[in-house]
Amino acid sequence: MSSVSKALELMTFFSGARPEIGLSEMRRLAGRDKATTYRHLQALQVFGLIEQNPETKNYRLGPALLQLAQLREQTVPRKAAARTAIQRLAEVAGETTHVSVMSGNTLYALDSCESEKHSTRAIIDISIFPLHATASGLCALAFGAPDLLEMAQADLKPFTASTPLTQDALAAAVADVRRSGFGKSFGTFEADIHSLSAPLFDQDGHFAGAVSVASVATRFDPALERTIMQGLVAASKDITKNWGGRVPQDIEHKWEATLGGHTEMEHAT
Amino acid sequence: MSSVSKALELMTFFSGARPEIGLSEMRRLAGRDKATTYRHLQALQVFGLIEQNPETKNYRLGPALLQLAQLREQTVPRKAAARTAIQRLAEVAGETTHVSVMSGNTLYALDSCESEKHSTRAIIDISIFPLHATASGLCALAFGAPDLLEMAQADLKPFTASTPLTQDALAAAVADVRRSGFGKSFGTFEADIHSLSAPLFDQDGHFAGAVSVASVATRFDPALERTIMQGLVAASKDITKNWGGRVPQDIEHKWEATLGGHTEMEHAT
DNA sequence: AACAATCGGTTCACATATTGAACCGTCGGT
DNA sequence: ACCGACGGTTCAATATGTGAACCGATTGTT
Repeated sequence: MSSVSKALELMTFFSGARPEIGLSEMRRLAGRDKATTYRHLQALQVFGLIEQNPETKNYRLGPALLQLAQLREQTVPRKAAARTAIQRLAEVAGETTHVSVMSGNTLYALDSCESEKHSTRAIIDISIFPLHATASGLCALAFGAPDLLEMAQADLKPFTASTPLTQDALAAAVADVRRSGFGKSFGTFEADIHSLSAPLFDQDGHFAGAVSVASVATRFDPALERTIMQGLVAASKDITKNWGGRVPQDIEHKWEATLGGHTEMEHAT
Repeated sequence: MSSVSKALELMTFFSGARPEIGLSEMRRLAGRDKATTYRHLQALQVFGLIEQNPETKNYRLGPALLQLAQLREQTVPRKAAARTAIQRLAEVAGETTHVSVMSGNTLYALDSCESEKHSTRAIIDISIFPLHATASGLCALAFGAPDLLEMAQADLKPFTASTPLTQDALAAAVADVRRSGFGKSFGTFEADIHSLSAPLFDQDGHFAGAVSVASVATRFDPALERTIMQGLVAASKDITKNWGGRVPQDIEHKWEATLGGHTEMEHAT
């Protein structure tokens, strides 16, 4: 592992639940020496990627990230292009929605949107989607590069009692996604969350990301499932178009077949 | 220079004008070996900080930045807190405004807002403000940590014919800022831009950043200068308050003295 | 169609930059 | 006055990063 990677890894320990981290805690999280950790933090700090809370001496994410993110969005405006679609989807589904993008072998959370309809709702607080345990991840395995499946099968981390733990169980789940055109995660990542997702595609018809709805399990029923699937199809077509991509014919056919083939799925501009 | 720093430096070469960079060009910009550059880019890519445009093989900023920036803003919501203030300021001044934050020895651009009033306007396209050549930077030198001035005097990079190039010239400019309470940059960073800025403070009354107005030189006159200064005072008080800081008494007195002492500067909530 | 010039990417011997145990001084609690 | 945990620093040992040379692919030129 390069020292660059070791340094960058430190940034991944920050989260909504742990927004500030002291040197000793960081050392423990990274499992590295204190001196090493310290120098890495210094290097990150010089570039403004992290900064120190002057009161507590704890480290936290830095102001340079805002700059860089702005430039990223300016270069590849995928977030802005997806936002309206997931807002609309959140409204019709009455549940939390989110979009993710595939970059290399990793599926990154891009944006999420909570619905105001119910007081209980799913909260998306992950930045990288485990491929074997989430609806969006299954879409990646089903429609993304073939080697992703092997990689995922080699690292079947359990999250709940329902998480697929064998290569066969995962392969079966992926086969179902390939057949239906929808990713399904019934409590495989968080116990009481049922998720459905649809793939997004680039201009070559390759998998580019996923749009997804995470609903509270106790609310989930066949009627809601159908509503969500219809919304997902519209959202996927919309976002894919706005990203300059195109949904492959066979995927559209799968969606139609799964939904019964006679739904009205025109979507607004 | 640590290899971590060398790798991170690569990210700084991206800009609005140069959003994608190929390996060879990056190697030239960084002045390092191709193999080294390549491995650094790989390391950054693994973490999603950059990604490759699959068509051109060029590198560009990656999706992980959006995640991290979101988390940063969640942890330290300074951008959101400043936005309304700079929007209002842009409106009353009819010019482009921006806010910057001090982190370590660096002044980072945080956000900017363009006014719709005129068709010609200043564009803020820098991420780090040179301390000796910008109005915001002079505020940092005048009201920030004392050693900043020494550091700046050791590196007086010329940007225009007006950029202060001697230690004395810079010291004089800083003295004027200390006296008036306003940073002034009349063409020292870009030839036809006149900027005015006011400092922002943290809860200990230490310098925390600056708010600034960049106006097109040909429009600049004493009346506009006065309008901008009044707006800056209101914006600085507002943002400082929203950041949980407080403006020191003596700064407020300097502003009053500079403006003539009898202006109405109440600001809305 | 052969050529030269670049491109992105890879290899391997060499040495330079990274590492971690041990060490400070400081702080808050007992 | 003691203790433990904190952030930060030092220095010998060596793991790690480095760059010249190389590869195959692509592009524009003659």
